[in-house]
Amino acid sequence: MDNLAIARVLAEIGDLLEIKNENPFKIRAYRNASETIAHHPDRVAALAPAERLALPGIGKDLAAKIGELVDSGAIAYHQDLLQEFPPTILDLLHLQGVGPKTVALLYHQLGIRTLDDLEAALREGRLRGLKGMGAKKESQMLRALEERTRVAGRRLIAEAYDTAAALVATLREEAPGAVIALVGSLRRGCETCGDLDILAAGAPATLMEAFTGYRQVERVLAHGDTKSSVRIWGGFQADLRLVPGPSAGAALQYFTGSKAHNIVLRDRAIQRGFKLNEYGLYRVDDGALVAGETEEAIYEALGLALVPPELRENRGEIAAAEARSLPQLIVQQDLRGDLHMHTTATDGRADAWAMARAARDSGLEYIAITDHSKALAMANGLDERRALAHAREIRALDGRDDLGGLRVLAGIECDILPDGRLDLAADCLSELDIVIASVHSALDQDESQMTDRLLRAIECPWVDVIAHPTGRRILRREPSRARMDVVFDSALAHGVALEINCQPDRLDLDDGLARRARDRGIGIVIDTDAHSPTALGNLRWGVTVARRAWLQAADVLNTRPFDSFRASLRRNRGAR
DNA sequence: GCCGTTTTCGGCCCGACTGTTTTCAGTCG
Repeated sequence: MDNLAIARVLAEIGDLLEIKNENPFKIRAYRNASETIAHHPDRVAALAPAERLALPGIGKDLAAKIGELVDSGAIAYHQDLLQEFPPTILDLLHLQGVGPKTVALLYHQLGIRTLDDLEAALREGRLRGLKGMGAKKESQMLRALEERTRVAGRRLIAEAYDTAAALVATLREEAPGAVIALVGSLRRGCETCGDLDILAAGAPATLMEAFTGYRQVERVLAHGDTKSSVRIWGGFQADLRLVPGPSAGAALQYFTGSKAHNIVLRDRAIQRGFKLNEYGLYRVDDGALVAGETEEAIYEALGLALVPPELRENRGEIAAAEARSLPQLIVQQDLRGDLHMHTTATDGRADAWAMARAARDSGLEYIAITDHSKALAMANGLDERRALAHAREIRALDGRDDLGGLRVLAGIECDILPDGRLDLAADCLSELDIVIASVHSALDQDESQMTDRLLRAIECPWVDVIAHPTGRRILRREPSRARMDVVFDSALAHGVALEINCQPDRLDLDDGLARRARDRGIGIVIDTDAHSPTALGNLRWGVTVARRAWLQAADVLNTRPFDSFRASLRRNRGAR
């Protein structure tokens, strides 16, 4: 049982308890535990009971319930709740504007248990007369039902960012003197995003009209003096909050989150005799303002160094900020090379020269061209003969004047076949400058097959890097079932580096795995896997993952100067 | 249900907007 499966059951218990109108703090306990487990780097199912008990927010009771779930596949308490409420009732809870109280009311008064039930009841006017149900509520629910499928779920950060950046640019034109910033999960650099949170500090009240009147707005969901929500064409919800200029820092902090980070911070404020909200940090005694204009001042007043937004997840950053031991996070300018990209030789859109030129123009000092191998027939993958001929052409680009002296390595992205063999012969791989190996097929292998497959690839002496190690596609495909802790051990022993792939729907390794790999001492590379010159711009998303993984420049091999990077490759270290 | 530099009991983060209300409950972030 993987962490997400455990987390889902605990979250479901939380939802059901909420419908049941249970103690809100008990509900929070289940949700906290769910979050903790979803983000835990190790398989919680494989932990000893005492180790589970040591996890934050997991006490005797929850540890026992998790044990029950892992051992028997179910939690009796959960099953009992599902006797009381049908599981389909949870779909209702996720409708916009419908919360636990409404769900309970609908269920108890009208026996509504599914979305279809609700729609039928609405159309028959059966909600009228229920407490708190008026005409507007009725049409709000009907609209939520219609929109449910279209706007359901989350979106990739890259997609959200473009939409948000355009909106922010428009608002800045409206209020040039104000602080206008993206906040929320986008500012923290989360891989997906549910809505676009925007903050304006010190802006005139007319900015709100500019926001609700933005040309891309499909519908205004809420419209107040300090807070409004709109639906953007294409399905995003955007929220704008207006605060006074002197509250800029407090509001930035508050709305950036995460919720877990903020709860800890506010608790810390209370312990020190303060109160923290989106307007400032106040002394409880006399209500005096202590800090508010900058985030840094707020953290300082709480005895903390400023925590970078990407780390605000309550995963150890508070303790590090207190000890003044926060990492100096990597920035995009630290990267000197990109070791994974494709050309027209296989499924890329541009030839090697054009990719090299674009890389040079973006400021890189070196690249590796790594087209696909023959197993990827669909992509016109290279066999040994073509791979070596391609390599000769690529090497002819190395250091050329019209490429500004860019160093160009001839490599390959070699498929790892289902049995773990490499797709190309060793005497071909040995001729290349760099080999990255990756899995593109048979992604549904079981745990032992996929683990053995990766181990066997790592044992091949000519493999330098494993690309997109888990094979996940965000929002579309789960990570492979490989036991990553075992894969990490082997990668470390053999000197193989692991990739953070920058394609916005891969971001693989993810932040949690990348952090753990680094902690083990494994070399990390950040690569675009670009199939076109513009895709080289995706480097920023990989850097974002690296920052969320607490990585510093020194942890990432392609921040090194070319000669040093090259010497760090497994084939050049005599590590085989 | 968790947790402890005041604690093993009694706390647990905070505020805005909407709709249906005549002072507030529900929802959301």
